[in-house]
Amino acid sequence: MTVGCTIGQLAKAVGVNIQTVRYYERRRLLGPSARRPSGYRIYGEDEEQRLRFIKNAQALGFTLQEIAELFKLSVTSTARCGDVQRRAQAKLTHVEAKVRDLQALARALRSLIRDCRAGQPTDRCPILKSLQASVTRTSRSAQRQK
Amino acid sequence: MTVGCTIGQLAKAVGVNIQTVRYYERRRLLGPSARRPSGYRIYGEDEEQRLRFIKNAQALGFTLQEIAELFKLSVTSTARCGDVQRRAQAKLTHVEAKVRDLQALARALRSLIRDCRAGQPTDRCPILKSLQASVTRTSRSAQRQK
DNA sequence: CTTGACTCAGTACCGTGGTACAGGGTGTAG
DNA sequence: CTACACCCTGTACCACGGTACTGAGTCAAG
Repeated sequence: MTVGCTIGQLAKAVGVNIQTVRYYERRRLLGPSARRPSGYRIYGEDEEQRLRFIKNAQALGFTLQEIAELFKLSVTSTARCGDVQRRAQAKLTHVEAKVRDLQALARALRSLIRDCRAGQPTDRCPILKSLQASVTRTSRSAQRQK
Repeated sequence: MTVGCTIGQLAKAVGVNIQTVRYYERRRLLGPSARRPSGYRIYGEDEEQRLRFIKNAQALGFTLQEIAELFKLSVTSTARCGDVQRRAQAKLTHVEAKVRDLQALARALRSLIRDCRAGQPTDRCPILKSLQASVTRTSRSAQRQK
């Protein structure tokens, strides 16, 4: 079982560019389990899993740097699950804040679109007039037009 | 009022590197309202407002490219309000999609964190185990779009 | 044995979003 | 008038996450 596959087979199995696999190797994220005498990389089940891990973690918003740290945690025997949990929590907090901000922006856009009477020249368009102020809620002072 | 400030004063006021302001100028995002005879850039309230807008929009996950498009809405004098409305709607759709992606991401992170018993060694950590399995049942494009 | 697909190492290049010089000119306070 | 901080243009460089190209070697089918 698990005779081992080439880099091309691995890449295809996970849906990744071959160059990307080699790039991850340079980043010390994923190496072949062995090499053939010819130098060909050999990958097994573990490596495929690891590659999927990388892709999944990326989809969750982790950078390659952070993923490398996650790997370091799972290798270090002294590390506890709590370390991983904390990192995930930090990432979650960041994501939640981003969601709130985007929802505020969406609300602003929706109300602007609702107020807009199509057909007027842009210099009377209520969307444009309030575009800057709506997002820049930090500075209250400038409401004048140019 | 609005005597106009130099690039250094503008940068400091908004908390941005001077080089960054000039970079935005190259990207046609933000130009000085005028120049002194010596060539010194002069910025007013509007420009400061615009710079804050850029920073806020960036914090919301918009690329400089997208921010430029937002600005184009307010610059095109031939455009009609309906035009603007349509593009704002497109932007809103984009924002809403992003919100959904991030919410899915947050849900995934939350469920991972919830399942995690903080005292366990990392080789039993459910977060790490889940990352190895398939977490990808939700969005593909949480981070990298465009 | 040949052919074609695959792999190797090394290097260059891409877009994004900046940041850092270099070698000048300018503005102003003392 | 002289410092000294600031500004100018231009170009180079950085990290990130890849992607592409080159020229050579390898593998398996026919």
